[in-house]
Amino acid sequence: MELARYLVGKIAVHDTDGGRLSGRIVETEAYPVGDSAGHAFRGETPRNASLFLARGHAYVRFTYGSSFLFNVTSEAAGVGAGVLLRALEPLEGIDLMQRFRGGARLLDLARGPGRLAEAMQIDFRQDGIDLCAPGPLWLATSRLKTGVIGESVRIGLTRNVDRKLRFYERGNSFVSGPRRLRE
DNA sequence: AAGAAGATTCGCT
DNA sequence: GCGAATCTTCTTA
Repeated sequence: MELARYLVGKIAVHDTDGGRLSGRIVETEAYPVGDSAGHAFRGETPRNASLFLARGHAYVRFTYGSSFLFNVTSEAAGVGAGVLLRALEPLEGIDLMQRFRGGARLLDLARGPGRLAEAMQIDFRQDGIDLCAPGPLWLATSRLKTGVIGESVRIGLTRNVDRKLRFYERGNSFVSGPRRLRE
């Protein structure tokens, strides 16, 4: 949960064969230990194994038949908790992202977790890699100033809906969700 | 082995 | 703004 707040304003970078893709994280959601909405809630399975890695690893999940979800693990090894990256403000490789996203408008390139993963070319190949170690995919701090961070309930869940575990940069147009959840 | 649910997206009204 | 599409993964028989 602290990590979720910390990640807002940081930069996600992915070096692909086609070039570098990067974007500023503007929206996250925390899925802490014991959260019944979290993918780790029912214990470790082959698919969520990387969620039980130490803090700072990637956990990639496929859902709803067409979307990848990109998470960062948040706890010690064996615990099982993470932070979902829900939206990015594209910085580098925007032309590439537009190609992957079928020519979507700049605003819609990475506004939403599934879109973000598609724009950043995140899939199972990135599952389980260490985001703090040198490699094709990592997280970086930014010189850019981070705005005021707001918090709200999480989006799109059917369980544990009431907890305020979503963090976002207030007023940023690249944040997903209805307007009242962006201000 | 089959069924149900899901951290979504897109298109149409 | 609403409803359908889509398929992976877990649960239950």
